[in-house]
Amino acid sequence: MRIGYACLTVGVEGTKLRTCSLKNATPALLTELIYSNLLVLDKVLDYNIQNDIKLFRISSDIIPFGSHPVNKLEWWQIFADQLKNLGQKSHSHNMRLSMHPGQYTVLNSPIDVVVERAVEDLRYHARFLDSLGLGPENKIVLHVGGVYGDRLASMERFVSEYRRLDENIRQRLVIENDDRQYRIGDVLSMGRSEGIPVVFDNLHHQVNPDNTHTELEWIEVCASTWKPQDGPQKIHYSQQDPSKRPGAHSATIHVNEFLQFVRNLPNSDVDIMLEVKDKNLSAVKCIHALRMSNFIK
DNA sequence: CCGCGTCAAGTTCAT
DNA sequence: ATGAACTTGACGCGG
Repeated sequence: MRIGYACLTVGVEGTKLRTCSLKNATPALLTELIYSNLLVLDKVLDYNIQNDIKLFRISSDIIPFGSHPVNKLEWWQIFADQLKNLGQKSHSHNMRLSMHPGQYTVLNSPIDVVVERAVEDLRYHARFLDSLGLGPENKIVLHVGGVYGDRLASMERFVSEYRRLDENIRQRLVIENDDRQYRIGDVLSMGRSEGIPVVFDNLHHQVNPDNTHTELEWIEVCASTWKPQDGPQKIHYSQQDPSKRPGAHSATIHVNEFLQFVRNLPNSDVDIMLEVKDKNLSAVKCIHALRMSNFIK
């Protein structure tokens, strides 16, 4: 069981990613920003190693405008050595990396150019993980997208676009339930028919539930979508911020509730990505708590 | 140098 | 039909 956090490392000097506005995005500046961001990633991996954190989501901002036409740099060649070293560092410490395109990457849009941009964005994410030299268990997590007034037709559009993706993308792509449109049963129906691993997100499920099964039953069904080459099942775990809208992540993870969740899991060979405001701080806290309870070595 | 408006992007929902 | 919300910290301008 690995525990991890997403994108940002709080309280650690020299780990802020840099970016720029579109109008300033010259090749020279982009080159400098990428160089700087790869140094940041190296620092973050070092921090993770020192703290026994073996699961980490790399921010999509690691390469500024990574899938935008303004960025024509062949960064995967320019920085090939650094990228390969970063991947080796991750691999040698049994770390698992992932990426997660945001809400604007919509593969199932009825608008062609939106789909084209989504495919470009997936190409960028896959290329980044490929350039690290990491295997297909280092995943790209994607939401299904919009409903457009016709859920079934929109799911079919997702499937037909998925089938057209490059093989290196399909090897890494996994899909997740969201808190508004696609519930876990919807996602699983596509995951099972197409052989796409499914990430169960507990808070999205709480906010947007499919009550035809219990949470634990859904987690078990999701487990069956992870094939050996995909690595252990991944799930997203977060807790509700009581002062914010439904679905908003809490400031920190409350350990007792987390331990209760882990104790109930049907299978302990699961990697858990925490989605929480205090990021690595909660990851350290949860790893410590799991160790005290002998869930991990 | 500080603080605040703006930011590349798509969908949904409220007005 | 238009625009805010989603989500977010960092950029970048104005004072």
